[in-house]
Amino acid sequence: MTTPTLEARAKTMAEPVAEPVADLGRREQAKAERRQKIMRAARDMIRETGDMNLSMRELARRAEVSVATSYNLFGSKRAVVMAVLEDERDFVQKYHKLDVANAIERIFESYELGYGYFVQDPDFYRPLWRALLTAGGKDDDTGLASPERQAQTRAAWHALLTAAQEEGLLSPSMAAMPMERALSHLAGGTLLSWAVGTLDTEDLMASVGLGYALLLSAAATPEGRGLLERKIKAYQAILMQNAARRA
Amino acid sequence: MTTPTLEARAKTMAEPVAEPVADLGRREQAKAERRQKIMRAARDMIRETGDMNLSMRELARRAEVSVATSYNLFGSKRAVVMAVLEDERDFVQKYHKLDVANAIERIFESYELGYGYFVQDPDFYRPLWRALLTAGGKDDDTGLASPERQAQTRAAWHALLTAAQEEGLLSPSMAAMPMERALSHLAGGTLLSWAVGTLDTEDLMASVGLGYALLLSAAATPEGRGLLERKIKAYQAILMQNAARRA
DNA sequence: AGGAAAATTGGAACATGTTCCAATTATTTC
DNA sequence: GAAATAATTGGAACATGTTCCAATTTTCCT
Repeated sequence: MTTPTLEARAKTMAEPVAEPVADLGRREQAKAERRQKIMRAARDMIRETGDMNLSMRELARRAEVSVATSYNLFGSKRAVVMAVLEDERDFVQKYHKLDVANAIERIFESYELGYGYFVQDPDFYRPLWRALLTAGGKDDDTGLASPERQAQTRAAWHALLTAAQEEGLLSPSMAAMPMERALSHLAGGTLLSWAVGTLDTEDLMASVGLGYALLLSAAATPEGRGLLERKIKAYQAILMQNAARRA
Repeated sequence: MTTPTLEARAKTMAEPVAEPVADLGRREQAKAERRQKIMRAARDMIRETGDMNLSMRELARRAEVSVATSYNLFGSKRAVVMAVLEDERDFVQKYHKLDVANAIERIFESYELGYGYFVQDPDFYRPLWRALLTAGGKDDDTGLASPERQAQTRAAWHALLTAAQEEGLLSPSMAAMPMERALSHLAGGTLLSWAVGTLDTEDLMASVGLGYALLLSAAATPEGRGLLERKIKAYQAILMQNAARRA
């Protein structure tokens, strides 16, 4: 068949993106360039218009590509937006450079690192997340992250939590899995609330922080609890202060 | 003007729905009947096909109404789905019949009452929530609930929390507002996770419960904490058990 | 170089949410 | 009962995500 079918598209999408930049051959290289052009165009359009007017036709025009090409290379609008999101964040590198006192500090540094991107550039990331929610799709796959990415995140959380247990900051009787999920749901809910505009950007960071601290505090050893209580007070103060200023 | 404009539609939508069923005049009565027909059709279609194939054209056909009428009476697809959701739940009545030992128990009874609907009929409510997310809209208004409804919910939460404080179960030093939001974000995130399929129905109830218990526990007095620890253990046991069965 | 394989392209086409309109019908008002 | 008013209706129309196709271009292989 001379025409790329759905299967072919899926295969294309499944290929690892961050391949060694070696001898990909002109074909793959051209594909990568087109991918970049599309992502760049999407990025620019979001920055300019705040996600409205981000139509696939206009996107193709700006990227100087045909509409079909966007679908060949990404598969859906959602996938394009997601690619933009992941491309913007050099999270993993910075994550490994974190050097903190204990496991709990590491937890907080991690989320502050991640959410820092959003807070520092809300006019870009808010529409992006909104688009991700809206463009949500029919079938299964692209939830809010690929299965691998999800497993990866989960593993990282697991490591952080068990480390905190080994350091005697979290009680060993707390099962990691439910705590993991509670943290993840809280973060997701807060992000959603922010994305749709219910939560102000200035409150985003402290809201997640407070939630994390509260959840962890319930599972902390006396030692860990002291540390977390301080955080709770601090985040709470920030939130109250913001609320007072707005009122 | 003989044609209903956007303003007219908005006004129509803003009218209180649960008016005393008195002498509305034939006109209003006919409108109410059409509204019912549309909602009933939507309900049936969701039950039959699980939210796929819920197109406005098909909906109009099944409700024996014109497409334009659906927009006259509801304003958007999202609003139709939301109306179906709120109509299904006689929450408020049951809520006021709750009679429980203390404020914390009341909190848990409340959410179990609310989420009970979803757990008991997931094949209906899951697609419904998915539709609500997907059909998400361009402009402002219909977030996940109307402003009034949101304020109402918030007030209810506030009452529950301050009651718990007065009963000496929650520490008075905990500000109600941030706790309110943390609880709400956790619930929202958990619901989202369930709606998109990441969280199994059998885990939904216990996940929310555990999250609530953890959050509240961090702000509890020693007295309240004992109560909450028991809940934490119970919910955790349920979740671990479910996980074990699945593995 | 020359044929095979892989992608891109422009455009048509489809489904869907939504809006708009002119004609019609039903209800209220006097 | 007649004029005024409100709502519904069928259908056209628009924007958008997505798919499909036939023709063309580019790259790869030998």
